[in-house]
Amino acid sequence: MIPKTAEYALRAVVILARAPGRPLSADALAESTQVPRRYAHKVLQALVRAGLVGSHSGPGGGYTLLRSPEDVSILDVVSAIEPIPRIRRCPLGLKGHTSLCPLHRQLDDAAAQTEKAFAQVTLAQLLNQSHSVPPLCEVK
Amino acid sequence: MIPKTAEYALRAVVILARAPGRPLSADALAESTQVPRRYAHKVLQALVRAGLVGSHSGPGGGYTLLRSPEDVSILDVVSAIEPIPRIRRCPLGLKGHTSLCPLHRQLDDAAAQTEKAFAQVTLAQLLNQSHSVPPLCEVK
DNA sequence: CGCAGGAGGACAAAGATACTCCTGAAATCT
DNA sequence: AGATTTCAGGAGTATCTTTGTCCTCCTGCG
Repeated sequence: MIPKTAEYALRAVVILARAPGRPLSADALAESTQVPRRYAHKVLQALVRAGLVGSHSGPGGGYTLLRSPEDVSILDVVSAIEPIPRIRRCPLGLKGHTSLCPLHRQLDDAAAQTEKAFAQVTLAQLLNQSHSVPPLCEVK
Repeated sequence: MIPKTAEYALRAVVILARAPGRPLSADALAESTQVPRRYAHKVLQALVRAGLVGSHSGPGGGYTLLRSPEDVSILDVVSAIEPIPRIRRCPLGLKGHTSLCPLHRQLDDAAAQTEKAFAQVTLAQLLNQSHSVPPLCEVK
């Protein structure tokens, strides 16, 4: 559904949101998110480029969430990694009306729907639902 | 969003639905759906295995839609190629509650949403919307 | 200064997906 | 039967994503 990389990014950001202020190293994040060590680096770098998280070298350094959890939606994170592909023109390249044909309209509507669903959920909301199950299933 | 192969399958099935009774060859379908010739064949074979379309060799043969357009949903076609991946257990493999954590609950909800959207639209509906734009954008 | 903990970038291997080619088999027509 | 049309299936290629390895550079601390 969404690329693995986006999943990984979401996990990382959730973990970061739970450790406000305190920087977490890529290796630490890789462990708690169960993402392959070196791949975690890559994912985090993408998040840095997108301006969602900040990085700092040296002892005591690591990654931190730059924006407040209320201001970060699932869509923000997913889009930072890879935007949800929308269908704007006819993929067949057929010239025609400005609007999509029924098939591609449906496909794009589905994309729009998930985009909207992702835009409506913030990190803060994910954390606040902890009364049921904590953010990343870490229940013994 | 959905794999390219699924897109191709949808195009093929739409074209087939517009040519009731009359079999269409893989090459003909490849052309009108703008799918690479050889690859179209592979996609069609998958649809045959799924029982959605039937095939017939020899001159005048080709592929035909087996079920009536009212009985085939977008989901049927997509699932024949590759089912929409649902999240049933915690992907981290962490043992815990029976329910998903908030993050994965959201992700799976989105999947469920598109699954539902795809299940509600039939081929017949796509064809009937032709008053606006014909099924595959073929407007000059 | 020098060291250790950290990020960052350049490859390369493994896997999945998309695509091609080649050869065989079935059905139809003459 | 033989030729032609069209499906069936497997092997091979290309490309992308995911993952792994190595080396460099930055930064805080003693």
